[in-house]
Amino acid sequence: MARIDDRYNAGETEAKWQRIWDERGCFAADDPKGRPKYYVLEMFPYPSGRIHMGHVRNYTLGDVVARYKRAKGFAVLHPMGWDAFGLPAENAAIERGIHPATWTRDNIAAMRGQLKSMGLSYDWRREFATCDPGYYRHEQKMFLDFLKAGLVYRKESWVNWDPVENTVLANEQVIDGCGWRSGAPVEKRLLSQWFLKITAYGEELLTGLAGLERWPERVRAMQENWIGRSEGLRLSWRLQGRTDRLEIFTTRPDTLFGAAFCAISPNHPLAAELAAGNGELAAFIAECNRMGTSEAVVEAAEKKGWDTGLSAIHPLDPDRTVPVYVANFVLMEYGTGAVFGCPAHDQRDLDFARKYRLPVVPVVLPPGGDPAGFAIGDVAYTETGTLFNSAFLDGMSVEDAKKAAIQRIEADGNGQRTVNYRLRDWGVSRQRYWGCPIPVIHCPDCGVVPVPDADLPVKLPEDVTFDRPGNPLDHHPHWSRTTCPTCGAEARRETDTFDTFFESSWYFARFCSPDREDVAVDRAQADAWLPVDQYVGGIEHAVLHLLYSRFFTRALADCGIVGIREPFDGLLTQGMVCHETYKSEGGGWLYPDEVTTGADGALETKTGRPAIVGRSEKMSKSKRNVVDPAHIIATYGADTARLFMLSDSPPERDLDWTEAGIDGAWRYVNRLWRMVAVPNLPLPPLGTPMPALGAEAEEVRRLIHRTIAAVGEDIERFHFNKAVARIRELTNALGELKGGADSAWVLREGLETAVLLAAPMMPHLAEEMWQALGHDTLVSETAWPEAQPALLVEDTVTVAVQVNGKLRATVSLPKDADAATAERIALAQPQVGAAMSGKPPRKVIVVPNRIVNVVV
RNA sequence: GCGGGCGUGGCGGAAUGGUAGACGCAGCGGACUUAAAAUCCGUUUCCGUAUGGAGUGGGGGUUCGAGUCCCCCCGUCCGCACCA
Repeated sequence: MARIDDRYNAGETEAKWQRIWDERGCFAADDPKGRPKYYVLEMFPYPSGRIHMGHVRNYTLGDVVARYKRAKGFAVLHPMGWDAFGLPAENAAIERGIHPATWTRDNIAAMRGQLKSMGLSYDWRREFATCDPGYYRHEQKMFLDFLKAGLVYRKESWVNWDPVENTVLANEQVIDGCGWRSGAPVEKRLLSQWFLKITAYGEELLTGLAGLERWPERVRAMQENWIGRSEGLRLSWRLQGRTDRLEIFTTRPDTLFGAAFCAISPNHPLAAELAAGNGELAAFIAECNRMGTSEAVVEAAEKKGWDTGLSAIHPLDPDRTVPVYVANFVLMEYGTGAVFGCPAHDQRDLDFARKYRLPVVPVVLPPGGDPAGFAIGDVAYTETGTLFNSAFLDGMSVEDAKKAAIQRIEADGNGQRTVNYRLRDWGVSRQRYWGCPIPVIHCPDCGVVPVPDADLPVKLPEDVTFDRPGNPLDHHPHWSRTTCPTCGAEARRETDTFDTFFESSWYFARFCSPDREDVAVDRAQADAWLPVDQYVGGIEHAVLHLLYSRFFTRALADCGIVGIREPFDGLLTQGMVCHETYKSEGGGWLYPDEVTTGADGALETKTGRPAIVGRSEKMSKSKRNVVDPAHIIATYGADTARLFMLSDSPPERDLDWTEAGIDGAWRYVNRLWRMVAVPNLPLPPLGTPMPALGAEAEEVRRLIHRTIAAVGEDIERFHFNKAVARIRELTNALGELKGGADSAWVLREGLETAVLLAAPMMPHLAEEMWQALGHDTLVSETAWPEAQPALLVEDTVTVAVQVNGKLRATVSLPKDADAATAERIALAQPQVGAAMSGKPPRKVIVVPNRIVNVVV
C-alpha cells in the first residue's frame, strides 16, 4: 500500500495555496516606489464561457514571467480582465433568448473560476470587463477627444457588408471575400461611417517597428506589409476634349515613355460619370462590382477593360495620346484609383495590352541587351536596366530615370513625388447592439453633435429585443430619441457601436488605474507602469489588435492622456495548441476521449471499430480535437497542466497535446513531491551549517549553482523548455546522491533550490514542498536564489581532442591549462597517436578549456 | 508573385563556429509484485560482431574545425496579394 504522503494530492493542495495567496494579497501590485517595475500582460480573453488550452498556454507563459520577475525583486503588474463586447453574446441572445449582458456576466464568472484554479498570480483587484459603463464611458470620451484633435471623421464609403451578421466588416475581417466569422460572401454597400485616422500615423507606425527589438521578426514584417509604404509619383494627364485631368499614381515614372494606356477603377468618379450616359459601361461596372471581393481567387484569371473612347495626353510628350480604359483590376481604394499601363515592364499591364492589342514598347534594356533586338514576349521585364526609347531618359539607370522623370513632371507642374500607403483609415462603426455606443447625436439642424462630457456615458439600454435581423438599437422604441445638446431640437442618437477592437486598443493602460471614475487613465500611475514590458498572446493578432493598439497609444499621447507612444516593449507570440484528429468509419469527427489507442491502433471506444487518425491540427470545436482544461486540471492539477505547457516545445512553436505528454508531466510532479516526502537521504534540519563536503557532494553542489544560473537565463530568454530540462537534470542528480551528512546537506540545498527554480512553473507544488522542507515562509514571497560565482568555475575541464577535425579522445585538464600542456597531453593519447598514423603534426590548434585540434 | 519562419534520432526538441542528439516521450531489457499499476535500474541516431565508419533536407564554399557563417537548390508552413 502506498504511503499516505508519497502521493501528491493536487486538488486539495492547489486550493489551499490559492486561498493563502489570496488572503495574503501576494500578487497585489502597488506603487513601484523606487523598485524597478515590470508590467507583464497576457491578451485578455473574450468571455466565451470556458477556457481552452490556448488560454492555458498563454496564461501559463505570462505567469512564469510574472512570478520570476517578482522573485527577482521587481514590482510586478500582472492584471486580467475581459474583452466583453462582441457578437457571440448577441448570437446567444438570438439563439437562446439570453440577454447578452447576462450571458456575458455568467461566462465571466465561470471563466474567472477556471482561471483561478490555474493558480495565476494576477492582481485580481484590477479586474474589469469592457462592457461595464465604467470602462466604456472613457472610450466614448476618447472618441470625442480624437474628434477634437481631428483624428476622427465621418464619410460615405463603400463598406464590406456581411449579409449573415447584418453588419459592416473591417477590411481585415474579410478573408478571401468572405466574412471572417460567418464565412458568407461579403457584399459592397455605401454607408455613412465613422473613421479613425490611423493613416495620419502610417509613417510613424512603420518607422516605429524598427525600435521594437523584442518583437518577433515576422510580426514586424506583417505590419510593415500591412502598412505597405511605397514611394512614387502622383501625376495628372490631360484628357483630350475635357477640362478635367486624370490623376494617377505610379512607382515606375521611369517607364512613362512605354505607356500604352491609362486605366481607371470601375468605382472611379469618371467611370460613374461616363456610365450615366452609357448602359453598356454601367453594366460592365456592375459586373466588376459583383466580381469584386467575393471571388478573389477566381478573378485572378482575367483582366477585363472597357474602352471609354477618351484619350489621355502624355505628360512628357504632348504629341502622344493613349486610350483610357475602365479596368476591373484597378482598385479605387489604392492610390488615386487610376493607373497608367506600361506593358513591357509590368506583367498585369502586358496581359491587358495583349488582350486589347495595345502596343508594347520596351523602355528598359536589360544589362548587356541589344536595343535593336530586344522585344517583349509573354513575360514583362521587371528587372533593372538602362533606359532607351525614352527621349531625355535614354541611357540612365532605372533609379536615375525615376528621379529625372519626377523632376521633370514636378517642374512642369503636372504632379509631384509622393508616398502612398496600403494602410487605410480604420472604419469603426458597427451596426450592432453589444458594443460601445458611439457618443454622437444627429440633429436635423446642427448636423452631427458630440454628446457633452457631462452626459457620458451613453449607456446601452438593457431592454432590447432580438427577434428581428439588424441592430436592436434601431428597433428600440425610444432609446435613440433625444434632444440636440446645441439647439434643443428633437434629435436622434447614433445607433452604431464601436468595432470591438476599440476596447482592446487601450485596456492595457486602464489596468494602471482601473478604479478611476473621472479619468480613463491616472497619469501618474500610467507613467509609473507603462509601457507593458512583456506582452504575451497569439500570432493571430499580429496585425489588427497590435497595430490598432500602437495607433491608439499615439493618439492618446497626442491628446495628453498617456506619456508613451509604443504600448508593448516586448512581445511573445505563442504557438497554437494542437491535437491529433480522429474520424469514425462513418466520417464524423470524434473527440479524443471517444478513441482508445492500443496495440491494434486507434479504435472508437463505443463501437470497437477502427478510428481514422488524422494529422495534428489546431484544437478546434469543429474538428472535435479538443481537450478540456477543466477536466485536465481536475484530474492532474494545474501544476501538471502548466508544466506540460512549458516543457516540451519552445513557446513560439506549436505544441502537440498528447496523453503521454501530460502523463509525463504528472509523473514528474509526483516525483518531485516524493523527493521531499520520502527523501533518499535523511535531510538535516533547516539552517544546518554546511559541513565539509566530499567530492561527490561538492560536484552536485556545483551543479546546483550552475542550474541556478542557467535557469535564470533560460527564463529571461523564454526558453522555458530548457529551464524545465535543467531542473530535471538537477533533480536527477539529487536523486542519485548517496553518502553521509555532507551529501544530505547538499540534498537539502538542492531540493530547496529546485523548489525555488520550479516555483514560477509549478507554484502550488513549490509551496507545498517548501513547507514540507520546514519553511514557514511562502515561496511566492521568497527571492530568486543566487548562484555563487565560485561554484560556477570548474577547476578541471574536459577538453575534446580532434585529429583533422575528427574527435579522437577527450582529456581532463586543469582549467586554463596553457596551450603547451594541453598539446602535450593531447598528443600523448593513444587514440590520437593511432589516428595520426605516424605522421608529424603540421599544426596544433588549442582553444583553452575547449578543444585541441591536431592537423597532420 | 512578394515577405517571413521552419527543416537535427521512431517522436517533441538541445547544442556563445569547438565532444551533435541535453531533457523528455515512446521502445527494448531487467528489478520489485501472486499479478497488474506505480516505482526503480539499464539501454536506445544509423551501419557494423568489433577496431571503426556515416550522420543535422540536397549541392557547393569559407575555416584547423560548420547543425551554426556565405552562395545555389528542394521541401514545408504562415502572412499578404490585380497595391500600380
